[in-house]
Amino acid sequence: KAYYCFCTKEELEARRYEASKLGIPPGYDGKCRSLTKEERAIEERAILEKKRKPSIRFSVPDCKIAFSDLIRGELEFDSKTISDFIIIRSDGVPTYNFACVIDDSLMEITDVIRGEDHISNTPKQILLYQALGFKIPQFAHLPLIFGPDKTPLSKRHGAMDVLSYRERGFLPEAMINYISLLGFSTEDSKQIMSKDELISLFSFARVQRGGAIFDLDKLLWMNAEYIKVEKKETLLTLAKDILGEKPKEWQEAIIELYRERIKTISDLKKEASFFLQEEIEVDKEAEETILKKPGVIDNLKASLDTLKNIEPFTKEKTEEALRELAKSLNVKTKDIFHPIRVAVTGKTVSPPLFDVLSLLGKELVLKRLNFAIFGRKA
RNA sequence: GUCCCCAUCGACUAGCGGUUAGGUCACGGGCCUUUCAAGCCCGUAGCACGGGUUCAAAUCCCGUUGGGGACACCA
Repeated sequence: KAYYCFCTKEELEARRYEASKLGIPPGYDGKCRSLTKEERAIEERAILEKKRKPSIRFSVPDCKIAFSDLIRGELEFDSKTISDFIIIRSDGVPTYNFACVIDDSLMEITDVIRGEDHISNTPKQILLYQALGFKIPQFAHLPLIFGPDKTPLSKRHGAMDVLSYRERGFLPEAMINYISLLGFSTEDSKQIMSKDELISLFSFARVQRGGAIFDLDKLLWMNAEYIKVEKKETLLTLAKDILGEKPKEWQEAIIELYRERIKTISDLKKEASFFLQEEIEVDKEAEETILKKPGVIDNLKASLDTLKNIEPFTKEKTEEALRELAKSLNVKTKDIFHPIRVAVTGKTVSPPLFDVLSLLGKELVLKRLNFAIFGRKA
């Protein structure tokens, strides 16, 4: 059922190259399958002289190989399309297909569930199971996952190993949920499902047969959904490198402020940067469109004076005082609020202003206000 | 080149002979609102093509096209 092959890697490559020129499939040509006694003797002598080491090939019989795939149904292959493949390399190490069959049999594997790219390995492995007298397991071939250009996911797409998704701030539950939905769905197309739910709902009959394109946008959305409902403590742990050594209560407040407006934990780093660093840089455009408008400086001065006297510096107190200020100056609240936001966060967008003020603390708020009005020296 | 798998909105998909072809992401519009999100409401958008079978086809069959996979002394 198997035989020694004396061909060298170089010879095979050369012959493969010749064959490809003639449009013949690149498989093994079967040269060593039917060597005469004399030819074999010559080759064996060469081995003894250590000029060559043989490999062992499986002698593929002429037959049809059929099996039932749990996802794709009945599949049939003609062994003519399979050339005699190597089972033991010349260095004595078994190849994947051979090792795989033996290992799985020894481990009494009943169901082989793997990627679609293995589908053409299956007939080879079945032949080996039969030759070895082993029980053939059930096979299920899952569809592949592609990048946006329909080529297999790779570094080119910014695809990373699973660990780096965690580093980027994706929750494991979201990751599992999203990947599960690539090629699988429930009858009602339910989206958010826990691992247990996924397991109980799974069936091979509902697995898609075509490959799926990995969509980062949807993963991002799903991760955001998980962040919205995740326990505070978990989020705190995940964000500890970003939030640093600040008091726990303060950190929790930050988390709550951002949990509905970030898609990954690492978003916190840039979104909340003005909370995390002493010095801020005012966005150029924000400065132009908000701070440089006429009258803004006066409003800021008035705001500064108002805020100076607020004690305690709470969300409610600051809001109340600034709304009153707007009223007494007879301006729209946003003409007061927007400039303060820019002065204090450096950006035109932020979480609700009064949450920001109270969390930033009076000292920092006044300092940044001063800076916006008078410049750094003041 | 040969063999194999696959085919519904831009993406993930529901559908398994009779549906106004449904949901989710994304996108567009609106509401809410101190900005941004979130939330809520509405909308744009799809059965690759050609033949059959049938009273009736997204659904079954056959081609075509398109996409993918595999053909190693890699796993």
